Amino acid sequence: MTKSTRTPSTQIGPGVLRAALEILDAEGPDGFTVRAIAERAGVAPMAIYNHFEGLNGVLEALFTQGFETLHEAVTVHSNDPIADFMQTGLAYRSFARENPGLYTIMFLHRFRNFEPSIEALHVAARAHQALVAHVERCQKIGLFAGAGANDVAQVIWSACHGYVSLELIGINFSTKRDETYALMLETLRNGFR
Amino acid sequence: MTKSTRTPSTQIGPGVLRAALEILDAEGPDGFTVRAIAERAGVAPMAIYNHFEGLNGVLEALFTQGFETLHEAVTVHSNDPIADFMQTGLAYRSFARENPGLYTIMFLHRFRNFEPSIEALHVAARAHQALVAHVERCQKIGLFAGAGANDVAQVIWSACHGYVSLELIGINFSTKRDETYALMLETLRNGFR
DNA sequence: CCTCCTATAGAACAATGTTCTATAACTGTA
DNA sequence: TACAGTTATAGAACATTGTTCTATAGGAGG
Repeated sequence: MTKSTRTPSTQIGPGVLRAALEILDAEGPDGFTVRAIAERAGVAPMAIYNHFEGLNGVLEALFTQGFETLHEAVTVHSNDPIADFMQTGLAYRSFARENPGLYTIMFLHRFRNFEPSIEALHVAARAHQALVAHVERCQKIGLFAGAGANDVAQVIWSACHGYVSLELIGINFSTKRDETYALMLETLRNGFR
Repeated sequence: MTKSTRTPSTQIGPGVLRAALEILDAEGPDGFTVRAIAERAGVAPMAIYNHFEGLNGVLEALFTQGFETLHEAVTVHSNDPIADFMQTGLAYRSFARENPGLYTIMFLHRFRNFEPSIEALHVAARAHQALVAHVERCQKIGLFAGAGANDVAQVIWSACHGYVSLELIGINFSTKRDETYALMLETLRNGFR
């Protein structure tokens, strides 16, 4: 499987990101090494320094990609804001379960020397804004009254994130996980005055 | 600050754990190295292998200590179950903010090659049981009806964990953090039918 | 005071992120 | 087609990491 021919420039970036994500999905942070990623992508280790700013550059790219993907996942828009709320909650959990590698970078692990840049955090903020917009549409029909949309969105996001993160790291004591998650969404829907 | 005299056996274990926690609180996972811990504790690096099973042994001990401390923190018991519920929620957040190092080991980082043992997970489960007991007391006076106490406790724990974890890792878009957390607790209190 | 236990210093190893160098493979242009 | 510039590659090299091993010496108990 070792390639001796060189890889075209345009394919190195995407290939590295894909390989890094595959490793993270399969092995978690432990397997996430420069040499392993390069081998999986079929490129030289140096490619990670020429095309990204080292491992941190790869992490930055995946962090951003993660919040962009999450943003898309929670972007549903029908004529029923309440149905959209439930749908968005379910989509959030699906995103986390289907993209454990991205979710790990975004929330579940502090990689050595890595801090997301201001730009990356801005992408995260825009994903949050999508939730805020959902809440505002719900508030127009009387739901989630009595609090700012931004704070309501933070509460909802917190609950969803808490549930799926405990699930992903293996500390979840509910036996009926799907039902309990739905119970949480319904509780949030009902709980705001 | 380098000690050339040897440290009494009985003081090595506690000293290593204290030093490890101080480093984790101050520098996060990046500073958590065998040599740094040993230096801070004033012992030889080998002590970490003689008194614990390497770094994983230290992590295991702190993981357990974390859930024991959390268990104590959420153990409040008055004659008012609803007040206890709110108090427990606030205590959970206080624990996380005052013990970021422990919270990191418990929830926010996957340390290399570390998986908590069955016994350690059992300690975590007992902390969860304390929450379940709270919920059961509330259910006796009519709150949190319509769902199993175990699942209700999981929902509440998820929300609290989600909020404080997003807060600790710096992805929290609420400006009034105390108020928003209180809002979340009230929403949970009101939301179950 | 002697003996045993064990904390210590230090070397050593593999694996890690990172940098540097020389070479060779591709790309575009004359 | 042939040449020149770009850049992907291999490989060595370095510091830092977890971990193991060995020899030494400090301290406690008989």
